[in-house]
Amino acid sequence: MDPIGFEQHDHSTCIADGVARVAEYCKREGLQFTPVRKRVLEILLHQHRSMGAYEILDILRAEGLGSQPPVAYRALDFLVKNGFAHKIERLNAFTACTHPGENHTPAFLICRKCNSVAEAFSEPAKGRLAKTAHDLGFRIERVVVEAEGICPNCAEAPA
Amino acid sequence: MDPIGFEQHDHSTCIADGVARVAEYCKREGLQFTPVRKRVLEILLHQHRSMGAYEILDILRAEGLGSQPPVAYRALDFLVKNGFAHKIERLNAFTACTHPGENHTPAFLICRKCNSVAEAFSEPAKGRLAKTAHDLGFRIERVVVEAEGICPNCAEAPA
DNA sequence: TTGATAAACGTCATATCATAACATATCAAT
DNA sequence: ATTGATATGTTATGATATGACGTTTATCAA
Repeated sequence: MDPIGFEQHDHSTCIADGVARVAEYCKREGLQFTPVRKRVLEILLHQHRSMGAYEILDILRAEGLGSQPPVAYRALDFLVKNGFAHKIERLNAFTACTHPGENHTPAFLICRKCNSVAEAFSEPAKGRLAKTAHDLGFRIERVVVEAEGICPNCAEAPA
Repeated sequence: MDPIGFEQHDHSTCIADGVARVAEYCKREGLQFTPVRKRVLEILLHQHRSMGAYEILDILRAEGLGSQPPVAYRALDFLVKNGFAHKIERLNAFTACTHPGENHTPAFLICRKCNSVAEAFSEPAKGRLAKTAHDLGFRIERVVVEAEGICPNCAEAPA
């Protein structure tokens, strides 16, 4: 349950495990984990940072897996809709979910220097925001929490 | 200190007051509250919803105040930088600040049907997120909190 | 008041992000 | 094998945003 951004670790197993977990989940749920969707997830898992759709598309194109924007966006839509990836609104970019399967309200720590992203947990809208919403009669369905700042790696290595 | 979205009220005074308050603030701080900047703020105050840059630009263009995107973006940058407006990342759109001058960490309630936006207060990153950031050595500078859901008006009038 | 400097503006061009629409192919269930 | 749903390939276009550069306007010290 640890947030795992900003640290070194064994990517090869981390990618393989992530893909395997999602593959299993899809099988159970009757979702089609197609080659493009799988490859996009791998690409995202390979980086602990967010990637733009076109950046992903470039890789797909080089591999002959699709050359037009809808290919990337459709795969990303699938991953996001099913909780395998998240969109970082602040960056118009995407990142692999580091806690797939678990039902969670993610919060993100985004480094404004290197754009690396760590996924943390946030309490699902309680406190003041929930109270305000309740008082106004607003029904909250989803909360985006994105914290921008400086990650430990960039703090060490100043410009 | 009330959140004021989703309610009827007297726009003309609300706009005039908002503009006057900002004008005064700019004078005090030596900021140039130019015609374009003022007009963009008025346009935003006129609506209690978020507006895209190009939507604003269309109005400016019709009034002869500028016809190219940078005109709108520069005015919006100024307003956002000084806390007179906010960018809603979720919508790539902008909204007038309803508590200008007050130092605040805004949170937004965004109706996914009508795109109206209410500005609420959120506690500045305490609790679990702050703890996670601290443990990781991440220095938070700014937190975006955007809650998406259904506003009371849209809840009453179902599709 | 004038001259120097910084800030804002007008404009053109282009970069970046995202989706509509529609034809074709593949999959899942009978 | 047929059919209905889901996914893909492709073209085209829409929507959002910025770089660059020359001109104008504001600010302020001399």
